[in-house]
Amino acid sequence: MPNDAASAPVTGRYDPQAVEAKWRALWDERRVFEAKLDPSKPKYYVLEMFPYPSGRIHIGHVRNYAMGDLVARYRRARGCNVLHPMGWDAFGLPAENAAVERGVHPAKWTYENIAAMRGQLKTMGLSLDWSREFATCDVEYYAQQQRLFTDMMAAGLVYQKSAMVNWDPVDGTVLANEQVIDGKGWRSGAPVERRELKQWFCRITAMADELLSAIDGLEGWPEKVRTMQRNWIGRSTGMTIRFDLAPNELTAESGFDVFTTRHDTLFGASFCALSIDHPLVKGLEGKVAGLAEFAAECRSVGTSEAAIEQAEKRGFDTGLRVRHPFEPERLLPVHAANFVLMEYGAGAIFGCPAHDQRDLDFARKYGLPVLPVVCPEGAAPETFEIGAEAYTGPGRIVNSAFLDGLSVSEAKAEVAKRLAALGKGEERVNYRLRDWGFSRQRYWGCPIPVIHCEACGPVPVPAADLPVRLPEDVTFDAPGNPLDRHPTWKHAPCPACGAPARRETDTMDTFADSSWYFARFTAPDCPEPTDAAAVGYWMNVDQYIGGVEHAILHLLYSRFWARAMKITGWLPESASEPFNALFTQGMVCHETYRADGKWLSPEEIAPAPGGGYVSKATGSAVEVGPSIKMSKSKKNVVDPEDIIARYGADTARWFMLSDSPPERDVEWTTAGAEAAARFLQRLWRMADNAAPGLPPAGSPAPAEIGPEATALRRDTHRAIAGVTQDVEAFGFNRAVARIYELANAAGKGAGEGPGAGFALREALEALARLSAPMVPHLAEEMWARLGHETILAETSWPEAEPELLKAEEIVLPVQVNGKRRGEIRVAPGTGASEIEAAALADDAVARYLDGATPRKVIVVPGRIVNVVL
RNA sequence: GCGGGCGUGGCGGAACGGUAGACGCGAGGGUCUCAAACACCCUUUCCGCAAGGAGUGUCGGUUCGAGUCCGACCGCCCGCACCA
Repeated sequence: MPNDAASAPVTGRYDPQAVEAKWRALWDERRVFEAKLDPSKPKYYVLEMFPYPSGRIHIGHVRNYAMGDLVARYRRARGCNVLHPMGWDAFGLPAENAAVERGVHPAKWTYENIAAMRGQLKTMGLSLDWSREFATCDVEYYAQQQRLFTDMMAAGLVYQKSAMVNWDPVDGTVLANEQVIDGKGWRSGAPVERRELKQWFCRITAMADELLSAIDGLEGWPEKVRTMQRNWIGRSTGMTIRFDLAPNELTAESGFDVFTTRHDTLFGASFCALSIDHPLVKGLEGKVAGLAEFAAECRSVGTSEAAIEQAEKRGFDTGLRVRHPFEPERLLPVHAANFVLMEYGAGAIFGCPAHDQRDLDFARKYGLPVLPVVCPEGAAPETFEIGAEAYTGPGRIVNSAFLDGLSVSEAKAEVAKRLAALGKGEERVNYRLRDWGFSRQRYWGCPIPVIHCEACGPVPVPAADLPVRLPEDVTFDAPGNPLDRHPTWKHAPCPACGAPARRETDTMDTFADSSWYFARFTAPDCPEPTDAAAVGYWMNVDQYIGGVEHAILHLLYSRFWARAMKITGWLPESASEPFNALFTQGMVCHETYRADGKWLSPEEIAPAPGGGYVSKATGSAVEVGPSIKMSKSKKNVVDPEDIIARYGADTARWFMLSDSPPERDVEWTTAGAEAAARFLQRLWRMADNAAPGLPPAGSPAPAEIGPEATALRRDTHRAIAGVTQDVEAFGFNRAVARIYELANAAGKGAGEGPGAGFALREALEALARLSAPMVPHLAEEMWARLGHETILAETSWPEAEPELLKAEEIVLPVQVNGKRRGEIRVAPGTGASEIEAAALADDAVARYLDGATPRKVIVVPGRIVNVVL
């Protein structure tokens, strides 16, 4: 580029608003991003987790979609047939809350929000196929979901049962276990109550083993998410053991089962403990004085993390005694205990205090025997004692009759064998995972397509009668479920016998909606849930991108649902794991500001003369807090709409991809946004200034290219190779850095020698093409300014020329004893002995060598020389 | 408690076991301007005028060579959690 100021024309500034709108209109008009099934091309399905239509996009969406769009545009340029759809996760409670608070119908509220957010998203210039857009509250969508439900019901994958459920008293609905965080509702934050209700469940536990083992094959998923899913499923192998009750007056039961993973320690048992919710305990409540009070007291202690940590292990001796399975004459006390969970295992345990810390705490408190039965290697069995800490390590079995001398695992096998022979126990695999309770007593969800008949029981609504539409005339002026209150809606004849019957008024958990939308995108207008050809071609999702907060719930449910759809014939076997690769992006954070005891938004502060900030309203000094996740309560939010209006979409996108690795949190700063905007201006100005002096677009390489031009060409091709590699590896911040480097190199120009214009054009074109997936509008504008009539979104990705990736001369650092002392310059391909000689001849090295002969010289070709003295 | 991850300049962060700090922010200096804005150029890990030295949480190990690998510890973050 000509450096002298005189030849640089005075030009206007790049105007993002006008330019961005222009290119978006052109992409739309030419339907560049509409995906067509085309078996002759390799397909690539990029999906970002679809948004909830809250009404406004937030900066986290911008980051998520900037990444997804980068991947989509890159793959398109690489010749893939890209599917990149967008939709709305549109059912859910906020719409009903809006109805209650503002008297607006949930549908109206939702669709207006969708319209607003669609408008905002469109200004981002994403390469989305909007022709496939749908919302999960569209009857066309939930009708198909009802079809899936009835098929799953027929396949035994959903069922109804009466169960203790997590009841959110604020939202007035049931929550799945997964939606209870620290004993509180995930949405309302209210302490969850326990209630017994008849509920619909998905039989996800039937697939627990498969869902667990298949995690090994999810190589494109973050290890963190895989681990979280493994832990959530929580497989443990152990056995159930039957304990017989000694004769008593209290119960007619003959005994109970416990679950254990430490049956090797059975001889160390000194008590049994039952959950306060165990049927046996409940049966005793009226008969054993004080038991009911004890149970009530335990229930009143919250299930929050803090409460659990502080709650001491408490028990209540029921007076019952059980016989030890191997030593019937030995009687163990049976306690009701607050630390035994009814939901896990058998709701009952045997306590071996010597080898379980909880049992030990309990035994010490209630004066129960502590008998060591596992002796660590090297300790003497006669003197080995348990103090304040249980021993949970390996060792030899002692004090255990026929088990003495065995290892822990040998003892387990022996106990299992003998108990099985006695009919008192069997090996069992236990999971932490429970069946997915997905009934919700809400209006704004997918109606469960079932009719309850006195005679026939729950009958699925036949496919021909679907959909079961949500009634529109509902009221939100009373608590509870509007569907249940509706005067007529729930009355329907039984599909089986025709008798008057009652519609199910529960709706599905909204996680059902998001469990298969990715499959629906492949054929959104299909009159059945899926189209075999479309799912066959487009599935799986090649790259899924979203927040790590969905690492368990959404992703586990989707994995289950995909298998259910395979079983019911709506997905091929190959789509059982629907997401080939998953990327979880970090959050967007911002500093917090506080003055006069109130949180202030970034717009409410101004820089203070002496540094720091003051409140615009009051002039008070602002206390700057750490950068944390943007939240309305802390007011540390920036509105993407404002950012885009001010700087343009490309700036917001570029900044979201810069600096921080995509999986890590990124801090939004005004300085960073301005720097991004400045750089984009600079890119455009470089193209604009240089364009008139360049050889025409498409000119062949000149016969002679001088050294300066060649140097720039090397930079260009190194950038092409580097950006390609970084984009493939999700190193978007590194890719951005390489584009800066190339811009810096191009800014220095290619001199005036032969081939300078060619090299500069090549560099500028590379800048446009490499940055196109990140800042598509600006890139198109540069491309056009450089004289191209084609559309960059339809242009292929640049290829690096291998010849130009090879350095002309290599600078090799020379170390002496591992410390860098000098450097030598050699031609590529110089032999090791020649390099060694050059290194030893180097002045600095010679100084350290001081005439001595080195013990060893290590030459790593192309890398380094190390002289060892 | 269990599981996973991470500790690098003033800041965000780069670095196939091979020149630590790419790139950006911030800061300092300069050019242009009547002045400013914009833009451009230079400097910027620390100590030192310099030569030089030190340096990737701490301690040790492996290696010709360690931010990177191994062990122990310290600190921070995330997930799960009375799971038998």
